[in-house]
Amino acid sequence: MGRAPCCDKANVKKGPWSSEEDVKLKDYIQNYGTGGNWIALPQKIGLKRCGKSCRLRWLNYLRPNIKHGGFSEEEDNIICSLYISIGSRWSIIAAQLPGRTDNDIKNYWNTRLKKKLLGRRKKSQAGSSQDRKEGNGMETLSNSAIERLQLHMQLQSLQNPNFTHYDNPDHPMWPCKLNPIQEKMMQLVNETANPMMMQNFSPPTPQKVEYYAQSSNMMMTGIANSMGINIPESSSSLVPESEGTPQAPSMELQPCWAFQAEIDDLLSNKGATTSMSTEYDCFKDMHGVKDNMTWWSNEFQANSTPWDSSVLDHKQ
DNA sequence: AACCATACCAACCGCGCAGGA
DNA sequence: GTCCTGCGCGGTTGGTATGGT
Repeated sequence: MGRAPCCDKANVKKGPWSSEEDVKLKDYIQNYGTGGNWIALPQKIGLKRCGKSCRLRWLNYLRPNIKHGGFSEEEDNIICSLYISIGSRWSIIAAQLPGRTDNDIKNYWNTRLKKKLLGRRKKSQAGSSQDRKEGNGMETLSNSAIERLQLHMQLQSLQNPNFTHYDNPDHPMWPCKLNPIQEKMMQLVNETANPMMMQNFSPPTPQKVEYYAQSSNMMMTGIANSMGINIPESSSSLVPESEGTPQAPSMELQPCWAFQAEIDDLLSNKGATTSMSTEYDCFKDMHGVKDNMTWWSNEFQANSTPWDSSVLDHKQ
Protein backbone atom coordinates (compact mmCIF):
# COMPACT_ATOMS: atom_id res chain seq x y z
CA MET A 1 0.00 0.00 0.00
CA GLY A 2 1.46 3.32 -1.03
CA ARG A 3 1.50 6.55 0.83
CA ALA A 4 -1.63 8.66 0.69
CA PRO A 5 -1.24 11.61 -1.67
CA CYS A 6 -0.69 14.95 -0.01
CA CYS A 7 -3.53 16.49 -1.96
CA ASP A 8 -6.26 15.68 -4.45
CA LYS A 9 -4.16 15.35 -7.56
CA ALA A 10 -7.16 15.62 -9.84
CA ASN A 11 -8.15 19.04 -8.56
CA VAL A 12 -4.83 20.78 -8.38
CA LYS A 13 -3.23 22.82 -11.07
CA LYS A 14 0.25 21.82 -12.19
CA GLY A 15 2.88 23.46 -14.26
CA PRO A 16 4.15 27.03 -14.37
CA TRP A 17 2.74 29.60 -12.00
CA SER A 18 0.84 32.58 -13.32
CA SER A 19 1.56 36.07 -12.05
CA GLU A 20 -1.88 36.15 -10.42
CA GLU A 21 -1.08 33.03 -8.44
CA ASP A 22 2.25 34.47 -7.45
CA VAL A 23 0.63 37.66 -6.20
CA LYS A 24 -1.99 35.76 -4.22
CA LEU A 25 0.54 33.54 -2.54
CA LYS A 26 3.06 36.28 -1.87
CA ASP A 27 0.50 38.69 -0.47
CA TYR A 28 -0.99 36.12 1.83
CA ILE A 29 2.30 34.85 3.21
CA GLN A 30 3.65 38.34 3.72
CA ASN A 31 0.51 39.33 5.59
CA TYR A 32 -0.35 36.21 7.51
CA GLY A 33 2.59 33.83 7.21
CA THR A 34 2.19 30.19 6.30
CA GLY A 35 0.28 29.36 9.43
CA GLY A 36 2.55 26.42 9.88
CA ASN A 37 0.55 24.37 7.46
CA TRP A 38 1.40 24.40 3.80
CA ILE A 39 -1.17 21.77 2.97
CA ALA A 40 -4.06 23.93 4.13
CA LEU A 41 -2.68 27.16 2.73
CA PRO A 42 -3.84 26.89 -0.88
CA GLN A 43 -7.45 26.34 0.18
CA LYS A 44 -7.31 29.36 2.43
CA ILE A 45 -6.33 31.65 -0.37
CA GLY A 46 -8.27 29.94 -3.13
CA LEU A 47 -5.36 28.55 -5.06
CA LYS A 48 -5.82 25.29 -6.91
CA ARG A 49 -2.34 24.22 -6.06
CA CYS A 50 -0.78 21.53 -3.97
CA GLY A 51 0.59 22.77 -0.67
CA LYS A 52 3.98 21.44 -1.53
CA SER A 53 3.88 23.34 -4.77
CA CYS A 54 3.05 26.54 -2.88
CA ARG A 55 5.89 25.96 -0.50
CA LEU A 56 8.33 25.35 -3.32
CA ARG A 57 7.17 28.42 -5.20
CA TRP A 58 7.57 30.58 -2.15
CA LEU A 59 10.94 29.22 -1.12
CA ASN A 60 12.49 29.17 -4.56
CA TYR A 61 10.99 32.20 -6.18
CA LEU A 62 8.72 34.50 -4.20
CA ARG A 63 10.64 34.73 -0.96
CA PRO A 64 12.30 38.12 -0.44
CA ASN A 65 15.99 38.58 -1.28
CA ILE A 66 16.17 35.63 -3.61
CA LYS A 67 18.98 35.85 -6.15
CA HIS A 68 18.70 34.12 -9.50
CA GLY A 69 21.58 33.28 -11.80
CA GLY A 70 24.80 35.21 -11.98
CA PHE A 71 26.82 33.04 -9.67
CA SER A 72 30.06 34.69 -8.66
CA GLU A 73 33.42 32.98 -8.62
CA GLU A 74 33.36 33.06 -4.87
CA GLU A 75 30.06 31.25 -4.90
CA ASP A 76 31.51 28.75 -7.36
CA ASN A 77 34.36 28.15 -4.95
CA ILE A 78 32.05 27.59 -2.06
CA ILE A 79 29.81 25.24 -3.98
CA CYS A 80 32.76 23.20 -5.24
CA SER A 81 34.34 23.00 -1.83
CA LEU A 82 31.18 22.02 -0.06
CA TYR A 83 30.10 19.54 -2.68
CA ILE A 84 33.38 17.71 -2.44
CA SER A 85 33.23 17.84 1.34
CA ILE A 86 29.63 16.91 1.98
CA GLY A 87 28.13 15.86 -1.31
CA SER A 88 24.75 16.83 -2.65
CA ARG A 89 23.45 18.40 0.52
CA TRP A 90 22.01 21.29 -1.36
CA SER A 91 20.09 22.74 1.51
CA ILE A 92 23.25 22.88 3.61
CA ILE A 93 25.22 24.39 0.78
CA ALA A 94 22.45 26.88 0.14
CA ALA A 95 22.53 27.89 3.79
CA GLN A 96 26.05 29.17 3.22
CA LEU A 97 25.05 31.26 0.23
CA PRO A 98 22.65 34.02 1.22
CA GLY A 99 19.88 34.54 -1.28
CA ARG A 100 20.46 31.25 -3.02
CA THR A 101 18.07 28.35 -2.90
CA ASP A 102 18.94 24.71 -2.82
CA ASN A 103 17.10 24.22 -6.08
CA ASP A 104 19.04 27.01 -7.73
CA ILE A 105 22.37 25.64 -6.57
CA LYS A 106 21.40 22.13 -7.53
CA ASN A 107 20.47 23.26 -11.03
CA TYR A 108 23.60 25.34 -11.32
CA TRP A 109 25.78 22.44 -10.25
CA ASN A 110 24.10 19.89 -12.47
CA THR A 111 23.98 22.05 -15.57
CA ARG A 112 27.16 24.04 -15.42
CA LEU A 113 29.59 23.61 -12.58
CA LYS A 114 29.79 19.85 -12.71
CA LYS A 115 30.42 19.92 -16.41
CA LYS A 116 33.26 22.31 -15.93
CA LEU A 117 34.85 19.92 -13.48
CA LEU A 118 33.98 16.53 -14.84
CA GLY A 119 32.55 17.08 -18.25
CA ARG A 120 35.05 15.79 -20.71
CA ARG A 121 36.32 12.96 -18.56
CA LYS A 122 32.87 11.68 -17.81
CA LYS A 123 32.07 11.11 -21.42
CA SER A 124 34.91 8.68 -21.85
CA GLN A 125 35.28 7.16 -18.42
CA ALA A 126 31.98 7.02 -16.66
CA GLY A 127 29.67 4.13 -17.29
CA SER A 128 26.67 4.64 -19.51
CA SER A 129 23.34 5.56 -18.01
CA GLN A 130 22.18 2.10 -18.93
CA ASP A 131 25.07 0.63 -17.00
CA ARG A 132 24.07 2.62 -13.97
CA LYS A 133 20.47 1.59 -14.26
CA GLU A 134 21.31 -2.06 -14.50
CA GLY A 135 23.97 -1.97 -11.86
CA ASN A 136 27.61 -2.60 -12.42
CA GLY A 137 28.94 -2.90 -8.93
CA MET A 138 28.38 0.75 -8.13
CA GLU A 139 24.97 0.32 -6.62
CA THR A 140 26.28 0.08 -3.10
CA LEU A 141 27.49 3.63 -3.17
CA SER A 142 25.72 6.82 -4.05
CA ASN A 143 26.48 8.41 -7.37
CA SER A 144 27.35 11.50 -5.43
CA ALA A 145 30.04 9.71 -3.48
CA ILE A 146 31.46 8.11 -6.59
CA GLU A 147 31.39 11.40 -8.36
CA ARG A 148 33.17 13.13 -5.56
CA LEU A 149 35.83 10.49 -5.42
CA GLN A 150 36.27 10.66 -9.15
CA LEU A 151 36.40 14.40 -9.00
CA HIS A 152 39.03 14.28 -6.35
CA MET A 153 41.09 11.77 -8.24
CA GLN A 154 40.70 13.73 -11.41
CA LEU A 155 42.05 16.79 -9.67
CA GLN A 156 44.77 14.67 -8.17
CA SER A 157 45.88 13.32 -11.48
CA LEU A 158 45.99 16.77 -12.94
CA GLN A 159 48.11 18.00 -10.14
CA ASN A 160 50.48 15.06 -9.84
CA PRO A 161 50.51 13.35 -13.21
CA ASN A 162 53.57 11.29 -12.34
CA PHE A 163 52.58 10.09 -8.93
CA THR A 164 51.77 6.43 -9.12
CA HIS A 165 52.24 4.98 -5.69
CA TYR A 166 48.68 3.89 -5.10
CA ASP A 167 49.09 0.65 -6.95
CA ASN A 168 52.81 0.61 -7.33
CA PRO A 169 54.46 -1.80 -4.86
CA ASP A 170 57.87 -0.45 -5.77
CA HIS A 171 57.01 3.03 -4.62
CA PRO A 172 58.30 3.98 -1.13
CA MET A 173 54.81 5.19 -0.19
CA TRP A 174 53.19 1.91 -1.13
CA PRO A 175 50.89 0.60 0.21
CA CYS A 176 48.70 3.65 0.64
CA LYS A 177 46.19 2.10 2.97
CA LEU A 178 42.63 3.31 2.75
CA ASN A 179 39.92 2.80 5.25
CA PRO A 180 37.48 0.01 4.37
CA ILE A 181 34.86 2.29 2.90
CA GLN A 182 37.35 4.07 0.75
CA GLU A 183 38.94 0.79 -0.19
CA LYS A 184 35.54 -0.31 -1.41
CA MET A 185 35.01 2.91 -3.28
CA MET A 186 38.37 2.64 -4.95
CA GLN A 187 37.67 -0.92 -5.90
CA LEU A 188 34.30 -0.10 -7.35
CA VAL A 189 35.43 2.98 -9.17
CA ASN A 190 38.40 1.08 -10.48
CA GLU A 191 36.06 -1.35 -12.16
CA THR A 192 34.61 1.34 -14.34
CA ALA A 193 37.06 4.20 -14.43
CA ASN A 194 40.12 4.79 -16.48
CA PRO A 195 42.93 2.79 -14.90
CA MET A 196 45.35 5.63 -15.47
CA MET A 197 43.33 7.79 -13.17
CA MET A 198 43.60 5.31 -10.36
CA GLN A 199 47.36 5.54 -10.31
CA ASN A 200 47.31 9.08 -9.13
CA PHE A 201 46.07 8.83 -5.61
CA SER A 202 48.69 10.73 -3.66
CA PRO A 203 48.87 12.28 -0.22
CA PRO A 204 49.22 16.03 -0.07
CA THR A 205 52.56 17.56 0.65
CA PRO A 206 53.67 17.69 4.30
CA GLN A 207 53.39 21.46 4.30
CA LYS A 208 49.67 21.15 4.00
CA VAL A 209 49.27 18.75 6.87
CA GLU A 210 48.94 21.21 9.68
CA TYR A 211 46.40 23.40 8.03
CA TYR A 212 44.24 20.49 6.99
CA ALA A 213 44.55 18.72 10.27
CA GLN A 214 43.10 21.80 11.86
CA SER A 215 40.57 22.80 9.26
CA SER A 216 39.24 19.31 8.75
CA ASN A 217 38.87 18.84 12.46
CA MET A 218 37.09 22.13 12.81
CA MET A 219 34.93 21.45 9.81
CA MET A 220 33.81 17.99 10.79
CA THR A 221 33.45 18.84 14.44
CA GLY A 222 31.47 21.92 13.55
CA ILE A 223 29.16 19.95 11.34
CA ALA A 224 28.72 17.27 13.93
CA ASN A 225 28.05 19.76 16.67
CA SER A 226 25.60 21.71 14.61
CA MET A 227 23.71 18.51 14.06
CA GLY A 228 23.67 17.61 17.67
CA ILE A 229 26.29 14.93 17.39
CA ASN A 230 28.63 15.05 20.32
CA ILE A 231 32.10 13.98 19.38
CA PRO A 232 34.39 13.33 22.34
CA GLU A 233 37.65 15.22 22.29
CA SER A 234 39.68 12.09 21.82
CA SER A 235 37.68 10.82 18.89
CA SER A 236 36.68 14.03 17.17
CA SER A 237 39.61 13.91 14.85
CA LEU A 238 38.92 12.57 11.48
CA VAL A 239 42.45 13.68 11.00
CA PRO A 240 45.03 13.74 13.74
CA GLU A 241 45.39 16.76 15.95
CA SER A 242 48.35 18.84 15.04
CA GLU A 243 50.59 19.40 17.99
CA GLY A 244 53.33 21.87 17.41
CA THR A 245 55.13 20.85 14.30
CA PRO A 246 53.21 19.59 11.33
CA GLN A 247 52.56 15.94 11.62
CA ALA A 248 51.38 13.57 9.01
CA PRO A 249 48.20 11.71 9.80
CA SER A 250 48.10 7.95 9.69
CA MET A 251 47.90 6.49 6.25
CA GLU A 252 44.38 5.26 6.64
CA LEU A 253 43.24 8.78 7.38
CA GLN A 254 45.03 10.50 4.58
CA PRO A 255 42.32 10.23 1.97
CA CYS A 256 39.88 11.92 4.34
CA TRP A 257 41.68 15.18 4.28
CA ALA A 258 43.22 14.63 0.92
CA PHE A 259 39.85 15.66 -0.46
CA GLN A 260 40.15 18.99 1.22
CA ALA A 261 43.84 19.42 0.76
CA GLU A 262 43.98 18.69 -2.90
CA ILE A 263 40.96 20.68 -3.85
CA ASP A 264 42.32 23.61 -1.97
CA ASP A 265 45.68 23.28 -3.58
CA LEU A 266 44.13 23.09 -6.95
CA LEU A 267 41.64 25.86 -6.45
CA SER A 268 44.33 28.16 -5.24
CA ASN A 269 46.31 27.26 -8.35
CA LYS A 270 49.38 26.18 -6.44
CA GLY A 271 49.57 22.99 -8.40
CA ALA A 272 47.88 24.21 -11.50
CA THR A 273 49.17 22.97 -14.77
CA THR A 274 48.69 24.40 -18.16
CA SER A 275 46.52 21.56 -19.26
CA MET A 276 44.33 21.97 -16.24
CA SER A 277 43.97 25.65 -16.79
CA THR A 278 42.84 25.18 -20.31
CA GLU A 279 40.59 22.22 -19.77
CA TYR A 280 39.01 23.31 -16.52
CA ASP A 281 38.17 26.91 -17.02
CA CYS A 282 36.45 27.29 -13.70
CA PHE A 283 39.79 26.94 -11.93
CA LYS A 284 41.50 29.69 -13.81
CA ASP A 285 40.78 32.35 -11.27
CA MET A 286 39.78 30.46 -8.20
CA HIS A 287 41.46 31.43 -5.02
CA GLY A 288 40.76 32.07 -1.38
CA VAL A 289 39.33 28.67 -0.66
CA LYS A 290 41.24 28.46 2.58
CA ASP A 291 39.16 31.29 3.91
CA ASN A 292 36.04 29.59 2.72
CA MET A 293 36.93 26.43 4.54
CA THR A 294 37.68 28.26 7.73
CA TRP A 295 34.52 30.30 7.89
CA TRP A 296 32.54 27.31 6.91
CA SER A 297 33.81 25.30 9.80
CA ASN A 298 33.20 28.14 12.19
CA GLU A 299 29.86 29.33 11.02
CA PHE A 300 28.30 26.23 9.72
CA GLN A 301 24.59 26.28 10.33
CA ALA A 302 23.18 22.99 9.31
CA ASN A 303 19.57 22.09 9.77
CA SER A 304 18.47 18.93 11.43
CA THR A 305 18.76 16.78 8.38
CA PRO A 306 20.39 13.47 9.21
CA TRP A 307 23.98 13.16 8.34
CA ASP A 308 24.78 11.67 5.01
CA SER A 309 26.67 8.58 4.15
CA SER A 310 29.77 10.40 3.10
CA VAL A 311 30.41 11.73 6.56
CA LEU A 312 29.33 8.54 8.18
CA ASP A 313 31.83 6.83 6.00
CA HIS A 314 34.51 9.06 7.41
CA LYS A 315 33.37 8.43 10.94
CA GLN A 316 33.38 4.74 10.34
C1' DA B 1 13.78 28.68 -42.68
C1' DA B 2 13.55 24.27 -40.66
C1' DC B 3 15.19 20.88 -37.96
C1' DC B 4 17.87 18.92 -34.31
C1' DA B 5 20.77 18.83 -30.21
C1' DT B 6 22.00 20.80 -26.13
C1' DA B 7 21.60 23.83 -22.14
C1' DC B 8 19.02 25.69 -18.71
C1' DC B 9 15.66 26.01 -15.12
C1' DA B 10 11.09 25.71 -12.85
C1' DA B 11 8.41 22.44 -11.02
C1' DC B 12 7.08 17.82 -9.68
C1' DC B 13 7.67 13.40 -7.30
C1' DG B 14 8.61 10.27 -3.80
C1' DC B 15 11.10 9.22 0.23
C1' DG B 16 12.69 9.79 4.99
C1' DC B 17 12.25 12.14 9.17
C1' DA B 18 10.12 14.52 13.08
C1' DG B 19 6.54 15.40 15.94
C1' DG B 20 2.02 14.85 17.64
C1' DA B 21 -2.03 11.91 18.66
C1' DG C 1 5.42 1.82 20.89
C1' DT C 2 2.71 2.64 16.76
C1' DC C 3 0.43 5.25 13.45
C1' DC C 4 -0.50 9.37 10.95
C1' DT C 5 0.51 13.71 8.95
C1' DG C 6 3.17 17.45 7.29
C1' DC C 7 7.66 19.14 6.10
C1' DG C 8 11.99 19.19 3.90
C1' DC C 9 15.08 17.25 0.90
C1' DG C 10 17.32 15.36 -3.24
C1' DG C 11 16.51 13.36 -7.66
C1' DT C 12 14.16 13.71 -11.83
C1' DT C 13 11.22 15.46 -15.47
C1' DG C 14 9.42 18.44 -18.88
C1' DG C 15 9.15 22.84 -21.11
C1' DT C 16 11.58 26.63 -23.13
C1' DA C 17 15.58 28.95 -24.97
C1' DT C 18 19.62 28.89 -27.57
C1' DG C 19 22.95 27.42 -30.85
C1' DG C 20 24.48 24.65 -34.70
C1' DT C 21 23.81 22.46 -39.16
